[in-house]
Amino acid sequence: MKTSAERGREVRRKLLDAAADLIPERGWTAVSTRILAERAGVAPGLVHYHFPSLQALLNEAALDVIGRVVAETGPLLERAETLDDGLEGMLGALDAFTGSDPVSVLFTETYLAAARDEDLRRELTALVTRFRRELAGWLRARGQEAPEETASVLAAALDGMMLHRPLNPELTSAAVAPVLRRLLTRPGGDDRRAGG
Amino acid sequence: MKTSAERGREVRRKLLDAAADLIPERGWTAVSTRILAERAGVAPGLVHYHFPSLQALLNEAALDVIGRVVAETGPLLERAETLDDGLEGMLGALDAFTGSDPVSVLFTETYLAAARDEDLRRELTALVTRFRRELAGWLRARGQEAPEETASVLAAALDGMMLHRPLNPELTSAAVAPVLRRLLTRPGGDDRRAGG
DNA sequence: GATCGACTTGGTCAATCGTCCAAGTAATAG
DNA sequence: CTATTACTTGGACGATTGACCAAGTCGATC
Repeated sequence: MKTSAERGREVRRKLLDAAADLIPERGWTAVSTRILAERAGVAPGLVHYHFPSLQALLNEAALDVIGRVVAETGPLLERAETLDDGLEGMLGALDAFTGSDPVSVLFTETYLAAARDEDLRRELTALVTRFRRELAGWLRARGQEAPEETASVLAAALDGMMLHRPLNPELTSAAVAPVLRRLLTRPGGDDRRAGG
Repeated sequence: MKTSAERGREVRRKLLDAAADLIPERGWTAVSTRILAERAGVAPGLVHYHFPSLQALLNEAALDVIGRVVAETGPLLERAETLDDGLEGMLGALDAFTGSDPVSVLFTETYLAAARDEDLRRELTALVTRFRRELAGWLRARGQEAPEETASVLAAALDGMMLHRPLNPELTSAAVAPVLRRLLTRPGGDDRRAGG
């Protein structure tokens, strides 16, 4: 038999999970309390018991998912020895995101919602900054020229690819890998393959 | 004295302009017929007289704006002699888009809406494909290696920058220009400045 | 067994939603 | 002057919205 508190946490979690499904499915501003409760399999009134507002629920759900993806990237990078290996690894991870899958769309929906919600923007900026810093540190440790600027461009390019993929069948990892590899260079080095 | 037809076209135009304002402002799914009519300064019933549905109005408004931006890019590229000059020009044009301005947000909102509307997706794909082809043709004419793939990555990177700019103050044209310039190379050439 | 507090239920509230339409205006064609 | 046509008005329709709440359930504590 579960305690009330345990069941409460479970309901909270179910609502957050349902939100993570529904935001990509219907769009941020089209997720309603009732649809949310129905998807989570709980009563409608629970939304405003566990969360101060619908917006607060959506913010927490989105930041949860994005935070999890960011947290997974660090270890993935550390496993790679060279710049080329790291790029390979990131593109491999990107293959899981077709641009139409829920996580890709959730990312973009959250970027947009952040333009209209100051709290969300502040927390999202913190997550994106952490990702960029990790990437820049990894690049610098491997001799990459202008690591901060390269990390900024690389992070933007990866999200841009998620945005374009559903509209551009040519945008496969295999096709873009040779192009993105040109971004990776070492100071003074003339070779375009910096990872060797 | 204006004819009925002239006034009708004017109302249609006012509705499309109001939609182009409101989609970025409130989000695609949060634009309502009444808000739209109020912003356009016309009666609510006119929305469904001039358009079959609210969605059709939003689609047309968004594709109008995006089509206009795409149409402006061709001439801008043609003016540039070298690869470096062209990149410079594109980054200059990108400076008009802070990522928070209405046009930037409208782009992203439309990408997302296209994931949920087949008609919109088809027409948006056509526009993006045209932009990519123009860019690829321009790159090829100036000796760029793998022009199609480079154009795909460049187009995605530019949209990605629009997405990241509000969250990343370091993402200025000046900071990213040297990094993006690495993307431009000629076959067999070892120099990273291909435009000279 | 009584009391407490956390959690849940099912519903109300005013406001807004997309769509549709009957009636009205006014410029044009016969 | 009389249709005819295009455009406009203001409101009606049922459905849905975010927020809120009184009443009820139930395990934990004394």
